[in-house]
Amino acid sequence: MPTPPYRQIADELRRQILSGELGAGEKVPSENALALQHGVAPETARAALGVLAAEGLTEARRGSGTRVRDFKPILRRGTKRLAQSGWGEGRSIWEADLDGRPLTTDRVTVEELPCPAHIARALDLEADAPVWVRDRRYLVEDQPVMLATSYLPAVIVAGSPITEPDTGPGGTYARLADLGHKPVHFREVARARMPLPDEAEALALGKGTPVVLIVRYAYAAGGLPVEVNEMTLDASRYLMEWEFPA
Amino acid sequence: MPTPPYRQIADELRRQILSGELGAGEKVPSENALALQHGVAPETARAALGVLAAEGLTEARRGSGTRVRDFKPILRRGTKRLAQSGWGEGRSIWEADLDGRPLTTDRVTVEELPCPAHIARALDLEADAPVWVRDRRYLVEDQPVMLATSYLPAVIVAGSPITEPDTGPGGTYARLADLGHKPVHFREVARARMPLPDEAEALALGKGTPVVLIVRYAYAAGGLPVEVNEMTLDASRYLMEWEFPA
DNA sequence: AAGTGGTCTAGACCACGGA
DNA sequence: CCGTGGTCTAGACCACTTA
Repeated sequence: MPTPPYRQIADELRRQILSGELGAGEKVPSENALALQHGVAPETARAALGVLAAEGLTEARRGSGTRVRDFKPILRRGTKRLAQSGWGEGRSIWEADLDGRPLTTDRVTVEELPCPAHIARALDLEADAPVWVRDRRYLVEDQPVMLATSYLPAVIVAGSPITEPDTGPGGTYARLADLGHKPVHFREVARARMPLPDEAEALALGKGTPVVLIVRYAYAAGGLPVEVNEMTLDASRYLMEWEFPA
Repeated sequence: MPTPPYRQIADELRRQILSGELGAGEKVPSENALALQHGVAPETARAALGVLAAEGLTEARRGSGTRVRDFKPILRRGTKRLAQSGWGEGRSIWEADLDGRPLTTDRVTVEELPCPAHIARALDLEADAPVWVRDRRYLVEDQPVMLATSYLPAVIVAGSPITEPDTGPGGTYARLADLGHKPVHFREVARARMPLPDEAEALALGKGTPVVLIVRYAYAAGGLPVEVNEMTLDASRYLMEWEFPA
């Protein structure tokens, strides 16, 4: 019934981390050191460190050691970055997020595919209707921070730069405007959960790091859905902001 | 270098869960059963089940067994529920979230305290200036789903029903309107992380369940900040939605 | 009473990183 | 090379649930 030893050890280390006694980047005592200090088996000390890792407070590296994690988030402005003044003038909608740090993409694929069922419902299309699928990974300072997959109806975007890897100045939304389907309304739905192994690998996530899933629906005038964008964010790298009137 | 046994076992079980072969609520094989099936030590089988629990896919109960988790979220409408038509007419701003299920509160405390530094900055107050702090826990069907702490400047709300546990029809925002400080603009900042032990306990969270932290800033006409509300949501119970124009 | 998960031990071998 | 974390074993005892 009392708190088991491995939790007591974890509690003590957690207190030190949260109080700042152990600062970001500092080394936590090793498994063996903890085992000796507390008179427990190495596996028990290991369990204590496992608790902190699962809470996202520490990060272990084989051969090196276990260190206190840092939290230096990117601010993602849900409302402001999608204001028309952003993409309407050829600026990247991402600039505001990064305090000037460059945001790059890799693993870019653009292809025409039959529309998945759940996307078809949102885009108001027949199942398997052709859609252009834009898939990419975003990086900041060579670290992956987000995965994104956009779906756009082929009847709308076929033949446009949206079907090319480089969509040109202003990006996809500027091109949709060129095509006469300027997005005028957005809806974002978000949830958070622990990553699956493939997500953890693609984002190089540490142990106790959740992902945030955001699905954005873009609508042109008259309520016509023109894009669905499924994003997967490293929760330890992002602060998300939305602003709106009462 | 090859995939260790405990991961192989976890991979196989995960596949069965994600494919629906093992449905929500169904029992996963026990530690001993897995150990026998795969010819490993019980602790190794246990490690495999630990992986799935950390991913939020399963939930273990001592004496009972390990079962596949379910995800039946509450839809939290960030924009619509704060539209003035909601609280302006005496309706609870929460109704839309729940498909008719009643939302209740417990652990309600309302007290006047010196303002914490990070809140003082947001409310444009001197540090330690008096604020009324409203603290409560929200439950759906007797399950805790969210913690919330609101901070309101005493110079604005002193003497009003906002300093009582029951704020009356329309809630805090209707009372702020009565006081001549109707909120006209909101800003919400969100992040996700793993819970600390006290959060996990207050929300009765399972092992692989993150929390979503949302801080809402409410502004009256002229940009006067009138409330800061810090919320802690069970990520496995919430879908969050925001809508806004381009 | 039998079976479940929760915790712990005292060993072992391996892969990796830094000095 | 040595210390680090990562994995595994073959036991053990306990607390809890269900039948």
